[in-house]
Amino acid sequence: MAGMPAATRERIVERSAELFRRQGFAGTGVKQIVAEASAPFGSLYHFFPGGKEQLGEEVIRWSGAIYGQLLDAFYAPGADPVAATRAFFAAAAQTLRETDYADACPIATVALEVSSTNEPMRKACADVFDGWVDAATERLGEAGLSRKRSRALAFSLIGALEGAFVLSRALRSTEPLEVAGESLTAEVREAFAAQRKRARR
Amino acid sequence: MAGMPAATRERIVERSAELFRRQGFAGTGVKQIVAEASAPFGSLYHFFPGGKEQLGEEVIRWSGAIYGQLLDAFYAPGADPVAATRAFFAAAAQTLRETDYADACPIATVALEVSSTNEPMRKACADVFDGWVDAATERLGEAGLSRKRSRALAFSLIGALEGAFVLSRALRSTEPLEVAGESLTAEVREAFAAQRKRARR
DNA sequence: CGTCTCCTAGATAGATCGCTCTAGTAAGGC
DNA sequence: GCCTTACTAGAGCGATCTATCTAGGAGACG
Repeated sequence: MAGMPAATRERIVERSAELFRRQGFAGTGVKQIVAEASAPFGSLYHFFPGGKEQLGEEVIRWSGAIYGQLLDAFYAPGADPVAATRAFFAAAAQTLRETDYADACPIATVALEVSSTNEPMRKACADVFDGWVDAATERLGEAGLSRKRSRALAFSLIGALEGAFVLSRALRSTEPLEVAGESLTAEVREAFAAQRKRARR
Repeated sequence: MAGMPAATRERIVERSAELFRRQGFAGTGVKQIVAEASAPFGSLYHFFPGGKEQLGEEVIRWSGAIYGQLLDAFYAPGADPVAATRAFFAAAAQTLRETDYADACPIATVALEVSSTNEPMRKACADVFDGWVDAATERLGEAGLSRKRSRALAFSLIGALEGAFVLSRALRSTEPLEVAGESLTAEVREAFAAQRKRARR
């Protein structure tokens, strides 16, 4: 164990995450992963004895956690959910433009590939989505919405984001993301307006 | 040419469409396609001299046209867009349940896979999405909305559907689709309400 | 110094990939 | 009958896939 234990392992995970989200799980070979990670081939199976599937599952969970932190940063406690929504979609659109429409959702590409064919990986994707929804529900609840309304709004938010990513990547246009941003910002605003009205009675 | 010209070709396209949407383009082998289509291997390259990519592109456009017809059937001229939206999402949820969460969007899985790696296929997906959005925009315009509002609502509709498909397939739950259905039904209702209010002035 | 553990390094196995090739069959036109 | 065209049928090619295997390098510890 050197001073930098297993930096190779991290490089493999990070590069895999980028490749998987851009070209999918089946479309990415382990040779390509180790080449782009500048890692020896043997190291992949040293760190991931379960092979490509173990790596895939771990990449899903790791990417999901990173993106979850981003979500948390926007919808921070005390922040205005309306402004957060607008900013989040705007940031997603900017990232997409900057990466030539490559870096959208880190797990959606793999999620669609594996949902009907690979149960462990499907489960990993489901756990990530559940985590995002739960976190968003929690934050919206803290901001004043009922539990039921929070959860529905969280699904709307994340669903609209995922769908806009699909369209924006294929169309090479941020219009879907911008429209979704406006639409969801309005939905969040209305949800809180309705809540305030109810509270005033 | 017999009485049934090229039924084999159709079987290849149909089976490919089902396999691609469930396990992706890279995840589906040509051997598996001809096996499941009960087609001779040679026939695939007879009908599709451009190989797997030509087949993929044609499958995308064919699937997109079929699904576009479904969209047209719900948002038929004269139909109430609010009821159509509710019915469309409900039907999508039912199909998903009936197919064990396999048959969602016929092209989204492939779209995410190829958007950054295969320009001809990305273009095919973009053409399909553009067609859906244009058709929905047209129908909403006929129902009374401004062109700008129609287009935005069309993007919202299709985007919300795609995103809910991603979540519902991975979570094996129709909750995302149901939430999206309610959310979009409300958005369509409000768009027409605002339009009527504007017209009354 | 020897030894143990962790990691590197890559050759190679065995299966599968997309695709090409040749041969054969069946129906329509002459 | 014969020839042409359309399609069937599958063997097999080179490349690539995931995964295993053996061997060696480097630091920690006695």
